[in-house]
Amino acid sequence: MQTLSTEDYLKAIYHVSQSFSGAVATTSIAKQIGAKPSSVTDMFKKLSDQKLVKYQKYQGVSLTNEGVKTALRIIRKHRLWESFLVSHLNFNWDEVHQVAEQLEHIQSEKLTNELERFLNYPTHDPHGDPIPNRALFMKTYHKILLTELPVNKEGVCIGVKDNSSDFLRYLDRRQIGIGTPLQVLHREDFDDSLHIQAGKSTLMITKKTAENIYVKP
Amino acid sequence: MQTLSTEDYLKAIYHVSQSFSGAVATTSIAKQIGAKPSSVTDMFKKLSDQKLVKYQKYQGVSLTNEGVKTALRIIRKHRLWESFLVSHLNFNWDEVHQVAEQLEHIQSEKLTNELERFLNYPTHDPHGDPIPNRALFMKTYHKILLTELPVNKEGVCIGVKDNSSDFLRYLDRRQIGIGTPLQVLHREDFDDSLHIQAGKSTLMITKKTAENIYVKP
DNA sequence: AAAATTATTTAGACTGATCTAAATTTATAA
DNA sequence: TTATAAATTTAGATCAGTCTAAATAATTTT
Repeated sequence: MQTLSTEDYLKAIYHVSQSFSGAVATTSIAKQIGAKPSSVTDMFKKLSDQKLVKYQKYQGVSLTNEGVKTALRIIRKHRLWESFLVSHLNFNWDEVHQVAEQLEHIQSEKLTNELERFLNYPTHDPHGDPIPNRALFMKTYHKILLTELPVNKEGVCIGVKDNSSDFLRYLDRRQIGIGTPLQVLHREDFDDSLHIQAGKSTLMITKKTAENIYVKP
Repeated sequence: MQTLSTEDYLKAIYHVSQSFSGAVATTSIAKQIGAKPSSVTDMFKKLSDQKLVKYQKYQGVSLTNEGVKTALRIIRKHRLWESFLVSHLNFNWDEVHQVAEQLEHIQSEKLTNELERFLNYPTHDPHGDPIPNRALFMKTYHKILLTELPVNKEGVCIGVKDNSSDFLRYLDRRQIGIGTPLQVLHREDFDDSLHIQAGKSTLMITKKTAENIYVKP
């Protein structure tokens, strides 16, 4: 069994390795975890001893199969708990993360699997991220950024890139959430802002906003 | 905020101080926590620095008001989670303890209070122990051991003293649970065994069993 | 009341996770 | 391609929580 800390590192490595190809750098994990690079190096060695990552001095790390599995088990728990908090405990999608960070470390296979059953085997969490099933397989659907959606083509909001409370609350105020139909009406060449149709209302959003919203065409 | 470990100690001190009056001895906590007495002494000092216990060398500890509050907050979470596991996640009453030991440390007032609401403000957990409410007040009803129930007087099983899996599973097999009506039909002077009516069936139990079952007359 | 036993504390060490400061390697730019 | 900058690692320290072994205090027994 892992410690809290090794679980956090494995998850961080997984997430960083998803967004960039190649080995994961010490500094990127230091930023993600909020630790100093020297601490990260220490942990890389420990994880390497446990055969959870491949590590070569100065060359960063990559997860082994076992490392990926462990990361996915944590992500599975995290996303199931987030779903539970939103669907049954009146949490908003911007409030769940902090609590799920704690709940994801609870060790009990029975708990995880029963929670999944109780939630009726959800495939995606409240942010639109896929939930690994019992076999750690997850259904990812093809997603693009709203900036990449051609003008006048219809799409549906299926997630966000930036998970900060600020951004999520901003979207709430604009009535944009998972499942909201989105359509780009006009792209302003001058400042790259977008006029969009979101559900029943039309509104203007900046480029920065648009590139943090995932859409299924 | 407390660490995992200080929370465990506070809870242990609370429980021990409930069953014995006076200050709580180092050894009793060592046994409860599964640590060496020297470690317990160290922790007593730390808790004392934080004003969570009163501690005098060689004289044991007692919880301060703040210490009691902290202990009750943990017990509240523990018992709410146990209730949730049994009522919604198909756990048996002998399986919940280990998982609840982890869940009780999750820090989120909103989570605790919403869980309580979701469970419809339960007053007792699956073992019959009272759940402190938001104000940390708990309803204890008058309870006696089955050994103290007069012959032929009716009572209801409302809890157990021994929470070991072995004992709980034994009760399950005998179809005794929270809410089961119990009545002592005959007390055998020779070995103190009891013939009892438990729900619709009559059966024989030993003195040891009877003194681990709480009854409301 | 002294001796023996038990309980408790102290001293010193270890582990895991972190840090700072210094050294080293790799990458970048002049 | 050498100098500079950035990234990474090492060395050594700290902190929380634990341990063992030894010392001390309290309790019980004779």
